[in-house]
Amino acid sequence: MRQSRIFLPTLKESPSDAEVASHKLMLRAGLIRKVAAGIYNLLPVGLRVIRNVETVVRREMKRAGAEEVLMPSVLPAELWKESGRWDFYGKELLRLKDRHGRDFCLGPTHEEIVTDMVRYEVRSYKQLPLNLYQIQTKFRDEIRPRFGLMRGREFIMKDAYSFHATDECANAEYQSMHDAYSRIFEGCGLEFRAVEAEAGNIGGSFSHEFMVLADTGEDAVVSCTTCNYAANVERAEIRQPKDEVLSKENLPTIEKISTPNKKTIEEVSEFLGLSKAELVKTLIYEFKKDKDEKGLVAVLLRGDQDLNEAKLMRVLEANEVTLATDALITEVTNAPTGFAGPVGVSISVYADFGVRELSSCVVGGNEVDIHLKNVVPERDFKAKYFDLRIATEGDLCPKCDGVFELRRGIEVGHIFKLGTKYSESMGAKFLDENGKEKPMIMGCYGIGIGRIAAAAIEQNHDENGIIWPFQLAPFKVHIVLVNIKDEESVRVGTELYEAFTEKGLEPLLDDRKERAGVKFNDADLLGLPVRIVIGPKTLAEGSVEVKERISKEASLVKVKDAVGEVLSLLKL
RNA sequence: CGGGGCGUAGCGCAGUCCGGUAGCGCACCGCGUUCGGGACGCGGGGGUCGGAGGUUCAAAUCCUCUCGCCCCGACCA
Repeated sequence: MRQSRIFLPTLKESPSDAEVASHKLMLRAGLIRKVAAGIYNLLPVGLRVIRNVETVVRREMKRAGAEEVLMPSVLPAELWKESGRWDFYGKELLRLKDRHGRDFCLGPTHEEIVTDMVRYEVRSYKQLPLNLYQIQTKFRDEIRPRFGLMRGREFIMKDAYSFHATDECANAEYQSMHDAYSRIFEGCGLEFRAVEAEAGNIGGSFSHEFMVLADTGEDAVVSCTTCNYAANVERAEIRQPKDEVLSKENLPTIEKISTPNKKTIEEVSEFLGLSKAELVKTLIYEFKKDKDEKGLVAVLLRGDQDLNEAKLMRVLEANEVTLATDALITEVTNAPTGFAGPVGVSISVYADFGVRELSSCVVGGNEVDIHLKNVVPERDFKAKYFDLRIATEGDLCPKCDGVFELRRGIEVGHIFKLGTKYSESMGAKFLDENGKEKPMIMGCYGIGIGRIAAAAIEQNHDENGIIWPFQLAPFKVHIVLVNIKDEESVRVGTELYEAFTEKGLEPLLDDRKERAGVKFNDADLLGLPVRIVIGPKTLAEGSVEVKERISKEASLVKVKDAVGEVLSLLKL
């Protein structure tokens, strides 16, 4: 492609609403432009990158035996009502009505529609297993879209769905997808980690996320420093220290202390001159189980630790947990928010293991402006103890003797063992070899295509611009003509351009009427793997300059050796 | 949805407090010089100041409403 003709608008300054490197660079290098919050145009060069990601994904999906389909992006509400998610999915589901007033939504994911597609056609175990995937535009009306393609509302996703007759078969497919995903992210030149994850809205029995490690990642993951256990902090289990028999003898008795208007952990710890770990916070939670069964619990955590709501939900076997309203808290504790405590409350008390490790602590007094000190767990209140907190640096690994380290990651892929959640609710059944009707066992496997591109930039850039991994690079070789008025330069440039094209290497020829400095800066911004500079200065000796984007040094190479040199640099 | 902030030329911003000819840098167009790391000179084009109402002789500026965008939080494949 000739740069004088391509639609590639680069920017010297980044628009003020871009925060992270990938977003800024995608705008500056002319890959994307914003249309609305979380909605982008993909410009030619941006599209090329997306296509390259898709190529890697298709190659590995094919290799893993999956078949490509394409489902619609506008979906009828009835399917969503059938699975129960029409009411459950919340505002993230963008709902619309057609001219007849019928309900539709823009597809945020396609479990319902794919299950619907398969249930009418598959009758027998002989037709299973199946793995169908698509690469398609999704829409999720995110509360807060941000960071460009990293968290858009409209985005391109590869989503695959598998159907199986047996659990073993489904598990094998899960593993096969796990392997395929690893090859995909390797194929995209990314440093990543597969971690155990929460299944969230999609549901299912277990799941893994594929995280590209980057400081700007939105997710936190812990990984064990000694074994290979790694998990999203939302998921990570924490091993409890050995039960030491804490002496509960000879401890001072409870004492009421006045803490006027000191409500938060920060305020109380500062006021009393105690560390946060010596305080215990009491959260009043409302929970819902199936069939409108509701209840309230008090949840205790050490002041320096945070609740993991997913763990609480599991312990309570609840579908939904929400922090109680101020009014409810007052009703239950007889005190305004900020003074709740476990001593003498009427509702059941669930506590994180971390609380039991304290010999005594400070808690809310269930009375205005009062806290209690010298409160001894077990002696002064009863609670059921569980692992309820969010894992963090230094927590103990559940699989070995190690401890966790904390890293940030960008979730680029997520695989789920769904089980029969959708096949049961939607009646996707088959006859097994004994003629017995059973629900299909399902899995689903997603990859954020645009997010991979963004993650690749997060992981591979410097102060001058992008440094594309070879596989994703929109062009592979950048041929820069320093002076387009020099006929010899143009001749050699064109010759090399044709030679690379013949090798299938997709060169970009900078034949613009610009000064050299402008071209060099644009080349660094755009970040193609190899740059060849052609100008009268080196051409006088029959040489051109060859430089990899990652390296600082350029080398002079004879014109006739240029193609070979580039191929060897790229290890092709 | 709660808290904070911002909408002025394609991009980055000043002007708003204190009403009185709409500005600066980059980008763009023309001419000339320059030409291997974001050149310089001269000349030029481009704005319903997010929108609607109001106050006023006069509104980018003051008042009311509204729309959009960004950040933090809660939430989320």
